[in-house]
Amino acid sequence: MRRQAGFFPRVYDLVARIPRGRVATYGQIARMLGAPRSARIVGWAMHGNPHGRHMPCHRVIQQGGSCSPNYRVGDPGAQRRLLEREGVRFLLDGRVDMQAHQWQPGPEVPRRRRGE
DNA sequence: CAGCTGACAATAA
DNA sequence: GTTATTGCCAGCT
Repeated sequence: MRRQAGFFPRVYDLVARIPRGRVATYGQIARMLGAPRSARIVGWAMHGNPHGRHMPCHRVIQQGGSCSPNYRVGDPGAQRRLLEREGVRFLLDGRVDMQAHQWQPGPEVPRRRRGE
């Protein structure tokens, strides 16, 4: 069905829905789209994001909580500053506190955990 | 025109 | 338990 709509548009739409002060992982987004194996495509969508600043790609991070190593946006650490500026807490490990900031899809979609 | 690479994650061994 | 490979869509060479 919506798979015809293309994968990127869906990624952009979902990422754009990430609330301020919250973060999501590539795998999480891919999983929401019904493609748990397309995590790379999510990242690739960011690489070619035609939306630019309207695309909070800085809110999209690795599953471990670290920022994308290849995140090129001018100067290193920019992503971290953007997140901190939104109220995201960073651990001393240089990772985002996923437990506290990993984005969860509204209360309407409680859990998409496999097998439940 | 066709093939390879690419901001990751999950499954298999 | 860890390490290696596969899967995916689109853009670029």
